[in-house]
Amino acid sequence: MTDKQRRKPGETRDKLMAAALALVGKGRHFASLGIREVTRQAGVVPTSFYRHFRSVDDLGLQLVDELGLVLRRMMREARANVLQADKLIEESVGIFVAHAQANRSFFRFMAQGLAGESRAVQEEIRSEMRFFASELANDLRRLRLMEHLSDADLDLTCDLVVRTVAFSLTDLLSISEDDDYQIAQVRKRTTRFLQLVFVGAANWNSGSA
Amino acid sequence: MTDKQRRKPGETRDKLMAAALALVGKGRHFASLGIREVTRQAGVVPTSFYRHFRSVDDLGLQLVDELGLVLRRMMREARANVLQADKLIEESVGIFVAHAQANRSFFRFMAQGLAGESRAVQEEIRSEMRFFASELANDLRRLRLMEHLSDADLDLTCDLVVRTVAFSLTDLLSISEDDDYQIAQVRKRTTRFLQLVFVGAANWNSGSA
DNA sequence: CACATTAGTGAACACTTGTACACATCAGAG
DNA sequence: CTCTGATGTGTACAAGTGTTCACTAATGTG
Repeated sequence: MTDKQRRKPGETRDKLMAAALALVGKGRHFASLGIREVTRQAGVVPTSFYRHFRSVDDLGLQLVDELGLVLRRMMREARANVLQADKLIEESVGIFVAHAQANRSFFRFMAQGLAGESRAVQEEIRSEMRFFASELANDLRRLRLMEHLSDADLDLTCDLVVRTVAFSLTDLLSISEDDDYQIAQVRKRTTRFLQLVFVGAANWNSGSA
Repeated sequence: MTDKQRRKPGETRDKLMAAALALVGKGRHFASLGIREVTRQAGVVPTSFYRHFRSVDDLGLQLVDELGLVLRRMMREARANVLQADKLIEESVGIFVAHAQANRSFFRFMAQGLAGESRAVQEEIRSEMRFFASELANDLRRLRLMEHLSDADLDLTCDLVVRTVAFSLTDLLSISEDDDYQIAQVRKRTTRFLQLVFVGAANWNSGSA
């Protein structure tokens, strides 16, 4: 009666996902969310939930898919904006931080999922990170950087880079959204971490391992 | 009536903490634990919980303290067993993996807490990691390693080392407890990560930043 | 020994939770 | 048009939740 008309298909589905994300953004942990809580936040009756998801974990899985899109957008922007090789690290970190700020809830969900209780979500996020690392390796190859490294060693390096950035994510999420000074600190520190890694990669002789 | 006699003081408290840890070890996320659930697992009546903790988060805080002890034990063993400098990394990683396996629930709790919903727990764990990094820096100074680095750069390096190991923790926890092959893989990969970092530190010239 | 304190118990409370069921409305296929 | 399936709503219920209360047994201190 009140407001029954069916809008665009999948609208309620989106509202539910957005609601879960909003709760996570408010500081809640995804693992502690309940169906009723999510539907309440979405302004939908609890029963509607089952029309789109079998459980909260299922919703989580679909959120990871959307997270993948966010990450790909970020990657695209990084590729388009990083021009000179000497500022490569600094600019990439800047873009990462900017995206993390713009999609705080998404990235918080990602950080939570890494040690979350749903094995499936965990594996999906891990897989996204692997993909990211392999794309980074491709880019470095294409830019003719780190050419002295074997494929395996380049993968190793890129994996470490992605992990380092991912960890910085937890730093970023633990500080206030608009504490520009601290944000800049994280950006600087992350940049130095990556420089350290790349100096290591540049001086890596594969025979040593 | 049934079994009222008071045993050693703090016994129920320990049972409650052990129960929470056991649930985490079974794959549950700490943020999703409830008071009744924990007391049930501990074999104690719900009311008893309030004699020792004000909330589940409070219990979490006390758990971090115990986690600190576990970490210090690990550090002591590492200091005692690492003899030759050339095997320093490999042996340290080995000791870390061994402890992580022996105290799986504790370390799982730590990994969860890093992106957990209790700001306080998060900050405590972060503080433990900082302490760990600073102790590592002390050790490296004492061993006359990395003497060309400024204090700030040494801190940077040690911080990155600790983060890298912490991230490996999530790898370790995501694989089966007794999949020896995969465990060895994680150990090898982590070792290489750290070697990469230290090669970077060895070739780091502080003027570049 | 007496006594205040501490640490345990069970019953009760007002809510919240997940899920099932029957029903209403809409979109599109025949 | 009618029929069908998808998507929405309200009601209902049993089970689980956090917390309070009054009560009891053991402990250590004076």
